[in-house]
Amino acid sequence: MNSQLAFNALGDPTRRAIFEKLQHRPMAVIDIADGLPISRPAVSQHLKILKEAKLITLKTVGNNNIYELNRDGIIAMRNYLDQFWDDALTNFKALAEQTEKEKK
Amino acid sequence: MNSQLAFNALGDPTRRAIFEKLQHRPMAVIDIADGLPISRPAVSQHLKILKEAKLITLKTVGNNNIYELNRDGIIAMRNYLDQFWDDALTNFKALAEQTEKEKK
DNA sequence: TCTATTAGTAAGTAATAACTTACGGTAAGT
DNA sequence: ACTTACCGTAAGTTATTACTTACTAATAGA
Repeated sequence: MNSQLAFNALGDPTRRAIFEKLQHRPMAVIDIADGLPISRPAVSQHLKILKEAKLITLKTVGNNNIYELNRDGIIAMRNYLDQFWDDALTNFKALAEQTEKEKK
Repeated sequence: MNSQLAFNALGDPTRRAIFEKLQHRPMAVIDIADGLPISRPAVSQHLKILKEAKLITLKTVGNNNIYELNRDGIIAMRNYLDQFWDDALTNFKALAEQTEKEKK
């Protein structure tokens, strides 16, 4: 429904990079940070935002926090875009018919 | 394919507001700006970003620049998310099989 | 032709967001 | 118990980006 947070979250290139890393497999924070040009705490901050946007989830195993993709958030965004375009089409069609009438 | 610009563009709440305004009907800049809490030039700047992201197009009619949604950009984002999740599933399945093998 | 309307760009400022370092807390291993 | 490894949060700084005002250009209409 409210995919506002998700769009905000994926608006940042670094968060998209993290998101795409998790596409390969669930990962601990330290592994996510590895290779990225920013510090581990910065990664943690990004993860928090992605989590709040319901794009990822977290499970704790020992003292590793394993993050993985969350289907719900991804599907929500997809649905938003689908619905968005559907509604737009409906509106445009109604608009076309109305201006057609006004010609007469 | 490259929906990077699109995700950046829709990362901003104001641009999403503009985007959703255009869902109702194509609109001139002045109409888009009307009701928004920012100046018209600011709106122009946002429109430029949305246009470069291929989320909207523009046609000039006399003095008016009429902006409207661009299906291509919207579909591109949708496809990205679809493909993204598909690939994730494939990866996770392969991963599960591999760790299954390693148990033996 | 003169004026009003529409809109994009430039330059500088204000607001926001991303980052770093420092710290504390918990779990695992010796 | 002590040390090491992993991680999140806080506070402050830096960098980005969103915004305003001022300007210019083009079309429409009187």
